[in-house]
Amino acid sequence: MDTHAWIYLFFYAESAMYALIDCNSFYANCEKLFRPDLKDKPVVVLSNNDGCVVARSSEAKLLGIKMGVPYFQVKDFCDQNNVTVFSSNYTLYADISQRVMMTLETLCPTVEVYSIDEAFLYLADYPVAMQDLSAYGHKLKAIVEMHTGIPVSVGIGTTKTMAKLANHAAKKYPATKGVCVLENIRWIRRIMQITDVGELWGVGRRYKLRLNEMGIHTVYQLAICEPGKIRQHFGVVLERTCLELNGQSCLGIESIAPKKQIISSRSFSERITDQQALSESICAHVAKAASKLRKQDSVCAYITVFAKNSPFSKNEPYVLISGDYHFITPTADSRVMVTAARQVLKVIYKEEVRYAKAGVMLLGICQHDEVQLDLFAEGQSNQNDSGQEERAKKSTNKRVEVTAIMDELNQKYGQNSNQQAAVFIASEGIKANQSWQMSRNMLSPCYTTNINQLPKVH
DNA sequence: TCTGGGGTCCTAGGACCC
DNA sequence: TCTGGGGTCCTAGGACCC
Repeated sequence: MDTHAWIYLFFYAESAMYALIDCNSFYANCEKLFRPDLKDKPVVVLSNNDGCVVARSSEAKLLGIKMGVPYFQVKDFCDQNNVTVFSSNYTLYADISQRVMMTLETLCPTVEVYSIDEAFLYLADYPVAMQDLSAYGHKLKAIVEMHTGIPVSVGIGTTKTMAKLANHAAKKYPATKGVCVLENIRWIRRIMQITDVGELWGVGRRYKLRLNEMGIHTVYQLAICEPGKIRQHFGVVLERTCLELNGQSCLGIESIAPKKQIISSRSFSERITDQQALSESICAHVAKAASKLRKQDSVCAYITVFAKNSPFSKNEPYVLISGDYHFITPTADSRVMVTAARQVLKVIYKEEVRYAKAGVMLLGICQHDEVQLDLFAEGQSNQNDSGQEERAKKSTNKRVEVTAIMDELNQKYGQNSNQQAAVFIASEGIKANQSWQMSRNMLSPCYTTNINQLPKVH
């Protein structure tokens, strides 16, 4: 047997430690927080448009409801088994997530929020934690649960990949009581041997198939592979995974960086066959994406507009239309971007397609103060003759002011009950009149973020 | 009838430059 | 007979993640 790999472990084991805290069945448990009557009952949460199951409580998992199944396939089953079903309420989940993350920040100086329900902690520069990792792990779990009511699992290991593996074990094996520390070599080997390689962070469906073909089925078998060989077959990403399994840290704690691409897209609740309706939805996506763009102080160099029919339909061919618009000067002005998007749509639009989804992508994103100016464009110069320069400056400033005021008003007044912003661009249309808007028929109240929807105690 | 949405990173290949 | 070599930038596509 090839044992070269284990040498790393001894070298690196003491130098670094990462913890991964992962909320259990996060969306489902957020819903349960405010519904004590659902304690110990099965709950599932659906994706937008009530399309697929995206979260299941532990009871729902036991019933055998699979992650990602289309809701219509399990609807009857849910009815028969008294499963409570919710549309996703992202406003609620985001607020609860923030509470979890804030609690973690009081327990460790270095926290990386990895997703809405997960965070990595870097323990190496926190001596208190390093003294007794298991005790610290249990403390993390207890305090987060006490402060937020959300149950979590804790995994601790020498690298991020090991922390992920530990977390997986903490979730899967009740004997761990939700906290697993991968410190002891024999224990590490044991966990690796009983974990399918497809469960590992960084191994998706494709890689699992190819690894299996090579005779690699468990995490352990991957860990003892020659990293160079893995690189040859799969590239550097999986090579890093392999190294991380041997205690050699390749992935550090990352700080929050501005997004390099911003997407806004959504399926319609019903098919659209009319260009006007499609245009309104596209314009709304542009406005939403542009507002995200401004929030991170960025501008974008080009925008992609796309729309498509359903890829699942059996009696119509799959149609995807898409087109780009390149801005001469990168921009974050919703009105400029809406005009561009409408122009693109006119060019790419195809008649007689039953559109099921549309959206936009913003690309070529950079910070607004790093913009490459266009020598000949108006409204941005800094070396023209003074009169022109003044006019140009005024025009630019006005644009910035208008969007800033729109953002401020929308921030202050929020959305009405139809999810329409307080101030919006006319070409977005009136949402109340748009029958194709996302359907969310089983939405819970925004218990923590809307004054009119606070839970009541009787 | 009914199948989510939003991201990241890496790689290969083409265009272009000197 | 014999048609370079090295570099950058951009893009599309493929893989992964939650």
